[in-house]
Amino acid sequence: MPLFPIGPVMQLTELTARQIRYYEEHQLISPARTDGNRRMFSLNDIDKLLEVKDLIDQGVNMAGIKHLFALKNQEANPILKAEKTERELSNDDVRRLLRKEIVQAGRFNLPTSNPGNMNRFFH
DNA sequence: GTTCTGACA
DNA sequence: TGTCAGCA
Repeated sequence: MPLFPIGPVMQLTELTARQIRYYEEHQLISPARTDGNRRMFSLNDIDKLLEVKDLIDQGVNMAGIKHLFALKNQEANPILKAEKTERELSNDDVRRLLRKEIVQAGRFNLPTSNPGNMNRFFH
């Protein structure tokens, strides 16, 4: 359901074309293409971009956003959710493991002056 | 006029 | 990320 090109999307999301294209490279969105290879964004794409905007504003980098999106998708996917249940992992277990992994790898570029930010993503 | 890819600082 | 080049 392709709606509008990158111009309007830039205004709606307050993101630069550079950022939007970068997020596409990292598969955070998958806008359709016109015959002339122009990107056409769906409502879904714009919704995701707004979420990304929010996280970026809070200091989360690509890796962090990918993790959070993956977590969210897992919650929404019946099959994955079922697999998780089979392993008897609660949502809190998943969050604990994710936080541990991310903290160790230092994949979040949160400012040291504001370390409390991280808790908001996992609490 | 608008968007695209690639590339550099 | 910003920005510039060279196309379409």
